[in-house]
Formats: sequence, C-alpha cells, structure tokens
Amino acid sequence: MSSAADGRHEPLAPPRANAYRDTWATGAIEQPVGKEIAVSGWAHRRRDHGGLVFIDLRDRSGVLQIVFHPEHAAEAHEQAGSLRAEDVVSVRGKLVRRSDETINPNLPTGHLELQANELTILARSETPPFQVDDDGHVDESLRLKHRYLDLRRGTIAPIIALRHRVIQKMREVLNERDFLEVETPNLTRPTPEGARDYLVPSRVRPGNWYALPQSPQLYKQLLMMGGIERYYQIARCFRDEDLRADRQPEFTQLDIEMSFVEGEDVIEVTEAVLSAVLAEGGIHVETPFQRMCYAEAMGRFGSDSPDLRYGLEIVNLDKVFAGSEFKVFASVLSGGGTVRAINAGARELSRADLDELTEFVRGHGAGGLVWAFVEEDGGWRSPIAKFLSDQERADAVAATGAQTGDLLLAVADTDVHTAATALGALRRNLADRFELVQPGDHRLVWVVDFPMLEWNEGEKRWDPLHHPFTAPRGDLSDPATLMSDAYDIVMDGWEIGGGSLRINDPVVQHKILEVIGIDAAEAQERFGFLLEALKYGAPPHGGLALGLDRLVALIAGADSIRDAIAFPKSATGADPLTGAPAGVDERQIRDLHLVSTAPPPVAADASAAGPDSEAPDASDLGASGADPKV
RNA sequence: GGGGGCGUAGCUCAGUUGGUUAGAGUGCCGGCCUGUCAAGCCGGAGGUCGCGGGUUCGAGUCCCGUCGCUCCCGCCA
Repeated sequence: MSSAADGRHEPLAPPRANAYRDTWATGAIEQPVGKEIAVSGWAHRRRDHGGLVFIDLRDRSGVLQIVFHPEHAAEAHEQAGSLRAEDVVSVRGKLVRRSDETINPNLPTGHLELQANELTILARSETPPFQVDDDGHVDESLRLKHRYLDLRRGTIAPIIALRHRVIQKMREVLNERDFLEVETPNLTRPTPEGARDYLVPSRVRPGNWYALPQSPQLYKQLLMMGGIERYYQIARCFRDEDLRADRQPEFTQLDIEMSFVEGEDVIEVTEAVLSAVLAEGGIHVETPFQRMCYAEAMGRFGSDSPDLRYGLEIVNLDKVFAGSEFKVFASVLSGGGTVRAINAGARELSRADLDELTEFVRGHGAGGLVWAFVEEDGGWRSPIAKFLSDQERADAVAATGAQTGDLLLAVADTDVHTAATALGALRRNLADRFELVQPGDHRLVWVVDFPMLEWNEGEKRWDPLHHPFTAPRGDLSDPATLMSDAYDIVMDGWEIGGGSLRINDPVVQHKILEVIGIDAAEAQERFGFLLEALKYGAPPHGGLALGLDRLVALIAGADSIRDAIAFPKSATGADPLTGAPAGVDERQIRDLHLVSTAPPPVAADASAAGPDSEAPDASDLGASGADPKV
C-alpha cells in the first residue's frame, strides 16, 4: 500500500545551508537541474537493483528519489546497499531531470532525482514495529506507543500541520480585530463547569489543592473587569470525566471574551474566525450561519447539536394518537408524555435489524420501539397495526409524509426529553447505517434560546444548562421560564463551541447562585473573588470558546479527535507512550502530605506493554515497590 | 459503574461442527538483479493463538475470570 507521504508537497522556505542540507526534498523542484544540492531525511523506501540503488528520501516536505550509480560514486553506492527503512541520511549530489520514460507522475518531484555523490548515514533504525511508508490500518495503541513513528506517516502529519494553520488563522483574524492574547493560570481554584476537577495537591500549603482549569471561564471574565476588553487564548482545559471519540481529559479551546458587546457581536466574530479557519481547510461556508432555537433542535432532531446533513426529522404524533385506544400510546399521552416518529424511508430491514434498533433506543432510555412498514392499501405491517384505527394510520402516514414501502419508527415515552433524545440517537444510527451523509458536505448551525436552567430530578435542584455566570433573560423568580443569552455553534452534529453573555450585575449573580442552590456563604467561599470583582464596575461582557481538537478533526475528516492531537490519551485515559498515569515514589506522596487508600497499582498487561517496553520500569511505578509484575 | 465489538507471525488479517504439523498478504533475513518507484525473481526465518483458570481423550475454537484497545450509555459542553 502506498503512503500519503509520497504525494506530499509542503512548500517550505529553503533551509539555511549547513552540513546536513541546503534543500528540502520537494524543494528540489525550485532548484535548477544540474545544481549540486544536499538533502537530509529518512529512507522512506529502497529499491536495490544490485547495480542501481534507488532510495526515496523523505523529509517533512515530502519525498525525493535518490539514485546511486555504482560507476559514479562507488562508495556511496556501496553504503546505500546497506540502507534500511527509516535510516536517517544526508545525501549530496547532482539534481538531474529524469528521462521521459522514467518520470513518476505520482510524486510531486517525479520528474527529478538526485544523483548521489556522497552519502552520510546519520542514524540507523531498527525495523519499525509498523510500516511508516504505508498508511494502512494499524492498531491504535501500537500507534500511540510509538507515536513518533505514527507522526512520520502520511495519516497524522498532515492533520498536525492543518492544526497549526488553523491556530495561526485564528490568531490572524483576532489580532486584526485588536484582541489581546493573554495566558491564564493552570494551577487554579476549582471552577464551576460541573465536571470533575483534576486536583493538584499543594506541597507548601499542606491540605490545600489546586484544580486544573476546566476552562479559563472566570479568569477571562476577570480580564474583562481588568479592562482588557478583547481577549483570546489557545487554552488547555482539563476535565476528569470518561473519554469518548470526541472527548479527551485535556483538550484545547480557542477561548474568546469581549466587553461592551451584544450576543450579535460574539456571533459575528465567531463566524469570521470559523469561516476563515474552514477556508484554510478547503471548506467554504456562507455567513451568517443558520440559526435554530434549542426547542426546535430538540423537537426536530432530538439533540441540542443537530446534524443537518441529512433528513430523518422527528415528527410529533401526539395529535394523531390523542384519542387512541392503543393502551401504550393512550397511557403515555394521558401521562403528559409524547409519541414521536421518524420516517426512515423505504428500507430493507430484517426482523433482527429491527430488534437491534429496539435495543439501541432502549439503551438511550426509551421503553421500546414501534416499527411499521406502510403497505399499498394503507395498511401497516407492524406488531401494533391491529390496535390502531384506519384513521390513525392514515393521519400518521400523512404527518410523516410516508409513501408506500416506507418504514416508520416511533417512540412513546412519558418523558418528552427521553423520547426526543432516543429518536435523536436513532436518527444518527440510521444515517450511519444507510450512509446518508454526502462526503464533503458540512453544515453549521447556531443553536440559540436555551433555557437558563434544567431541573435535576436526582438532586432535586435547578442546574445551569451552560454555567451560572450566563446572563439570564426573563423573570428571576420563575426559574422554569428563565432563558439564557447563550449560543452553541454546531458543525455536522458536533458541538464545536459555545458561549454566552455574562452577568455583570452582582445582584443578578447572587440571585442566580441562590436559585441553583448555592447559598451566600458557599458563594462567598467558592466565588468570592468574582463577586468582589463585580462590585467595582464590571462591564457588560460575553464570549465563546471553540473546541480546537474537534474543529481540526472535522476539517480533516477524522473520526476521532485523537487524530488531531499529537500525543492523545487512549480511551481509558492512559498514554501508551510514556505509561502515564503511573505510580510515584512514596517520598513524593509524603512531601505532598498525602496517604493513598488505593491498592498497589496493577501492572499493565505484559503483551500490551511488550517485552521491549520503553515505559518506566517497576522502580518508577508502584508507590511502595509492591508492584508485582513488569 | 454498565453494555457492545476486538485481541492469532513484526504489521494487517483468515482459521469451518472442538480433531493431523495454525495459514495468507506484507514486512524481515539471505541470494540474484543497472531505470525502479507498492521494483522484480529465488530461498529462508518468524507463533506463550493477550493472560490465568476450567470443561474435554483433545481447545485458537466452548465456559469463567482478568488485562488491553475501541464504540456507546451513565458522566461530561
């Protein structure tokens, strides 16, 4: 299999001529034929004809073929015969034009080659654990363990370069608009996003803890109170929650905050940043972006981050079945619940497929799934057909726009939110199953008009949908009806950013904290510094944060943000390369005034670590040297 | 915390109903080879079937446990 590295051509300014090189591999294109040049890089592939030896030399810019003639440079040819994959070399020679019949159209440098005079082997490579010159699938934990090799391949390197360009474009757009890039601390007080904090014990203040920031939220508000007015930061954020394909324990946001702004100002800046960034990735979008209120997103798409690249919209059938004698529907509707359906279209699904979908929606909290194939005479092939009247079936068909042969999938649930989100998940499942997304299609949408609070049944309290510093709209004495000045930006079903206007009135801030169950004493204890700052003339302000990892992954077409991060964690939060997290020396724990209640760390599986594992050895692992293996 | 999938040669994978000596491609090693570019031809080495236990005359295959990877729910913007 070939490698994207073969076709790579990153245009780079010529390097300063030194002992190693004076030209990038693909920089040879700009050099005159006949010139003596020097290049350095890795032996990407070799083709040894016994007489002639060809080496594809790879550096960051791409690939250049080197040819070693035994009669032109006997010594270099001799050495070249010993080269193996990933050996590091420097080659000096004459740049020549290939004869017409030996041109390789698959290489940007395919019309050229370097006729070697002199070869220096700078470093030898053992046989790599996987092929660097091949972009085929390799187990991800092996790739992560040898990420430095993975980064050389044609799969990850271009995404890392894209990430750089995205960040530079962000800076460019914001710098032009007079934003200041300001850094905020990573050793902080716990912030209120609601995720679990990563905690760092203080050595010099026994019993006290820093929290790594879940976001720079409070600091950026303090910057507004500090008169910075326009702030941004490429900020690392930390949340100690379980991972997903789009979630890492540490991730990066473009964090933005502005003073004396309305929501429209924040939206306008964000659209300017995003459209410039997407254009950098070859995706051209029109501004202003579409907007949709939260209630509509939940109703039509069953999600607060709707994927608009395909239909399968959710249809409310409450009216259709309002007087139904079908007991399931009747009891759900009389209990304040809802009956909703998706018209999946004309699909060939077996009974086993339908059972699988039923289990799927159950996994998302729904009690079950009603399926029905619409037949020619208006009848339904469905387990519940006999319980429904002709009129109900006809009305449901009309409401869903169903044609003969279409499959209707319905969920009935007393909890409206559960019915909506289960169908939202089903909608994504169907889109994957039937491959409804057109490659290259991208849809951006603002989701706006969020409720300020949502009732947490488990804890019997109101929780903020965003965070407690979001500016509320409406009657503060009626939490259920409060809306917030918040806005999420959604791309292809991924929430890539969110923000809001903030509270700048201490009275309102106190009130909101009180509503969500934080009394004055606790508010003072946790956020006293912010409440204090609000007393001294806080400007109206607002902002937003964009998830950089997700954005880069989306532009690159990657399935996971791990592909957009140079050194990501595995799905269990481990780093197979360094072996983190690991036990520490007992003395370090003592210095931090800590005692561990955890059992001695269990050694990693020997086959996963590998006999030649370069992970830290046992002496670095167990806190008490009790580590039984490795 | 829970559910699904995966784990067989360095890598990517196949392996039938539990039955002889576990295969393929690629890589690796050796030889030949002066215009290849996924070089070619010939030969060769390479396996704790993740790990532990069990059932069985017999386990890569069945059962239990465990570790790792991955997707999802919970959790988390």
